[in-house]
Amino acid sequence: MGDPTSGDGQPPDDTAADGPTLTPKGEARRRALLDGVLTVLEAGGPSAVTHRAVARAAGVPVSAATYYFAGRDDLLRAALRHATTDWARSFDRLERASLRDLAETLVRYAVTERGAARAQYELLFTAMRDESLREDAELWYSSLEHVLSRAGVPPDRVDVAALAVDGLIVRMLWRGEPGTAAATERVLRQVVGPLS
Amino acid sequence: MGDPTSGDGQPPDDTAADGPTLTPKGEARRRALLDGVLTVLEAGGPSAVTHRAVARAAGVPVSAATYYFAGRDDLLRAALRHATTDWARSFDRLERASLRDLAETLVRYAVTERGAARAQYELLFTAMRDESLREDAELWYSSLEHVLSRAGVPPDRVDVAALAVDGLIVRMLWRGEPGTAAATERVLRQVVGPLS
DNA sequence: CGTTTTCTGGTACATTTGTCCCATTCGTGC
DNA sequence: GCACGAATGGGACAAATGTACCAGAAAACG
Repeated sequence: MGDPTSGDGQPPDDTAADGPTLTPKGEARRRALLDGVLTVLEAGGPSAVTHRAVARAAGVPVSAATYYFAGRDDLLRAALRHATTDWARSFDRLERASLRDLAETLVRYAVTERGAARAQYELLFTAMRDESLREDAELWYSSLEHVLSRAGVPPDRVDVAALAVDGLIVRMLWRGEPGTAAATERVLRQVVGPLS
Repeated sequence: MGDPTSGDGQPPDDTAADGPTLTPKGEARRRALLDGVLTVLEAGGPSAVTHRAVARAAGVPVSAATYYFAGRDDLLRAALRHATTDWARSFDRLERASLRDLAETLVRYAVTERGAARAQYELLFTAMRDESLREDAELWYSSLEHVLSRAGVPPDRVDVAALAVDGLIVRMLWRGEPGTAAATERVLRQVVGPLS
């Protein structure tokens, strides 16, 4: 630790949060690793997420995984954060959302990209056990509530509607059904209640 | 395979389904192992479910795990089946259910025994990837729909209500809230819709 | 009683895993 | 050009894992 005769193999800084300040180009590799986690998760479940499997999926050597992420925990942590913020952003992008827009996004999320969505939900469940991931998970749920309220759901119904949409997502992940935006919108209208 | 000079160490038969025909007393050990899976799952997540950890949690030697279950897969399979049928039964026991009864069961399920319930849901998600577990998972969801319909939810609303209750359960698992039967019943009434 | 089957618990071993280490290459400043 | 830190990739190794084996205890059954 006090003898830097040569490169000591440690990602320079990257303290905590969201600062990509110190990785100009290898940031792509980081992202590839994170996507690799989802790929592996999708194919083999949580217990298949190993340094080696993730590295193989990302097409990088094993040591890259330990270079960018201190340990398996950091890897999973970062993958959850990556996946949830990604999707939360895509919800937030629906500024003045209609139920139709929301339905389209849901179908894209839970049917078209089913594998990734399943993986994210699996991570979400994992986060139940880890207090330090609570925050990221809440982000997901709160952005769901926000998009519903922007879609015209009255305030005193938003949380109940969010429950139902969450359940709807889980069902879509299970059965791939409803599989079209039109059908999803129909269910959404039932779910959201008399008003809209 | 053709030289039984002594005991060959294999659980006699137990073909498929639910026949405890061949294990008079060591059945308790089987159950202990299955509970051990939930315990480990609760504490350390799916990737912590190893033969050794489960055996330690159940207070039995490692070889017992391999004696009663051919491999890790069978162990997980059986644990899911065990957990879901257990809870499905407890729903089915509510013959002429009121929403209040259902609320009480939900609170007992998702708050009091939160750890076990989380573990079961984690297994449920695992089952998404394994076609052969589909059946057991469907049992869970269909018994949820049945109890709702017995509670007076009109037929054309049952599936939407089931969605919402599923979402409600997930939220209870996350936040431990609503945490009382009364509060849960109130949410249920909103969720189930105008009729009841 | 004896015998046969179920069950026990300890051990052994090949494989996979996380993680560290180091020599080499790449990229960007002077 | 050169030098220096960031990034790479391959190898090594201790620890943990799945699983098989086997000698003996317990129980079931005649």
